[in-house]
This record gives sequence, structure tokens and C-alpha cells, in this order.
Amino acid sequence: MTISELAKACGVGVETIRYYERRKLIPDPRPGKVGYREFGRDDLRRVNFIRQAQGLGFTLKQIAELLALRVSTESTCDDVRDLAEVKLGEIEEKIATLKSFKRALSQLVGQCGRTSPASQCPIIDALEDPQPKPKAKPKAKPKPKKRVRSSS
Amino acid sequence: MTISELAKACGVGVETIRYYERRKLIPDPRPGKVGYREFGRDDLRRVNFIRQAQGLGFTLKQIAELLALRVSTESTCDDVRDLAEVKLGEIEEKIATLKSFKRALSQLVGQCGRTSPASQCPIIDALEDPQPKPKAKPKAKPKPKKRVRSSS
DNA sequence: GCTTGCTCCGTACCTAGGTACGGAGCGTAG
DNA sequence: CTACGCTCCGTACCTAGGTACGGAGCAAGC
Repeated sequence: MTISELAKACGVGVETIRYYERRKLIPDPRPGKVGYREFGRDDLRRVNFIRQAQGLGFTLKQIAELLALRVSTESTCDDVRDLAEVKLGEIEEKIATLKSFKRALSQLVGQCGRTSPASQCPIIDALEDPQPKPKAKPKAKPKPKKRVRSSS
Repeated sequence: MTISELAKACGVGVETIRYYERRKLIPDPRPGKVGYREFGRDDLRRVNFIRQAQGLGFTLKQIAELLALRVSTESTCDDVRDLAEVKLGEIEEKIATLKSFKRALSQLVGQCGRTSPASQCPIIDALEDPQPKPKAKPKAKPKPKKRVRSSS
């Protein structure tokens, strides 16, 4: 399978595949038969996985982490399990939120035909207020510019 | 509630709120009490909704569509219902995919401790191959550059 | 053996979604 | 009334995730 065949099979552009290679989302040092690289079924599945995960709000960085999860040597097994459980938590949260959305939309569809009862935005109204998470960002990044005016 | 209070309450920057205003994700012509605009509880909920939806892979454009869904005059009610049902379909698809992810990860966690059975990537292995959707992109966009070399 | 269409890799460019200023006005404490 | 901190709006800049070339090499048909 050439790169363009893979791209077509996944419904993406050739350049996108190459981009994923650069980002190490696809196992890079692939043995080329002759001049060109040979892609296989695994790559197809991998790219499809990436596209799906992106559609669910995962970044490529997060996806790389997901892809890296595997049962390796016993020494790191605990780490893997821990990370996997974190990811499981994230996923369950996403599912829960999507279910709220779904409930809200179903309600809206059900209302159709009756005159609308006071509500301005049923989608939002059907959602419980989520606690906004304390925003645990320790600002460890190179962000020295902070727009303060005299900190005396 | 001033803009910075709203921003803090939602865990986003002031500039982000202003960006959402520009994108019409927040009802724009808000009556300012005096010089400054006054934001309310609705805006808080709205911004929280936007952030959640973004985390689930919806674009701001799609979110605007979701927010615009409401039971309006009877004449457009069918349209609203139709769109809502499309959105419901998308949401259910996302839920289904997330459940696959969850199944895969659970399996991985369960495998921890046993030696790994041949599989190279359990996350992907646990997923069924999705049919990649015929890519219904009619290319109606201004994309005249198509890198073809003589189509004869 | 030359043309045509692929491949390679490198670099430049583009869009979405913010993020950061700049310059001005408002408003409350001193 | 002046300082300081907010607000306003406009514009410039930034990152992630692609997308588009350019120049060169391989490969199959004529």
C-alpha cells in the first residue's frame, strides 16, 4: 500500500499522513521495499483511530499518549495502568457530557409542535451547571508577559 | 457581573469572552448599564457550554448551530427538529465511539499484570474498523489549486 | 530512453481559535 | 482631581493542525 492509497482509504490527504509521521503518530522507521515506503493495514487502522479521536476533542498529543498505552514490561505496568485509568476517567466524563447534550436535544425535539414554554435556550437549560474546575494551571510555561501595571 | 468576573468564573481569559462575542456565540447587543457591559448568569452557562462542547470535538461553528436550536415559530419548527435530529445522530455516534475507546482501555487495564498476548496496540485492536465514510466533500470551496499533472 | 505520474523530503503557507497589546474612557479611593 | 485599575475596541501576533508547493528520484508504458 502506497501513501496515497492509504490516504484515500482513510479519507485524508497524503500530506496529512506525512504530518502524522512527523508527529510520530505512525511508526516512522518503516522498511521501504525499494524507493517508496510500504504502508499496511495497521497504519490504516491507526489513522482511522486518530481521526475518530480528534473528532472527540482529543489533541494529537493526547492521541499519541493513547497510542503509546500498551502492556509493556512489568516494571512500567503500574504506570501504564495509572495513565489508562486517567484516560478512562476523561472518556467517561466526555460520555456523561454528551449524554446531557443528548437529553437536552431530545427534549427539544419532543417540544416541537407545542408552543415554546418561556425557555430561551433549551439546550443550555437542560444542562446542569458544571463546576468549572479550579483551573489547575501552574503557569510553568515561558509566559513572562503578564500585563500587570505596577505590582507594588 | 463584569467581563473579567465572567471570565474568571468560567476559567477563561477576558479576551476569549470577547472573541466569543465577535463570533456571535454570546448575545451581542447587551445593554450596558453605564459605560461597561453587564453579563449575567445566562452568559456564564453559555460559556461553560461552549467550553464543554469544544472539548467534545465540536467546532465553534457547530456550537453556534447548537445554540441557535430552539423552538421558534411553527413555520420553522420542522427545520429545527430536523437539524436537532442530525445533531442527535452526531452525538450518538460520538458516544458510541467513546464507548469503544472505553472498552479498549478497560481491557488494557485488565491485562495489566499478565504478560501481553501478542497484541501490539490493544487500544486499536479493541476497536472495530469503522467504515471511513465516502468522504462526501463536493469541493464547493474556493480551491482551484489541485496539483494535478495533465488529466488526459 | 522519454514522458507521466507517482514517491521522497523540506519548507512555506493557511485556517481556527485564541492571546496580547495599544490607546482611550470610566470610576472609585485618596 | 489625580492615580490606578478596570472597561472599551481595534489590530497584531501566536499555536495546532494541516495543506501546498518545489525540486528531485523511481517506475511503467509507449
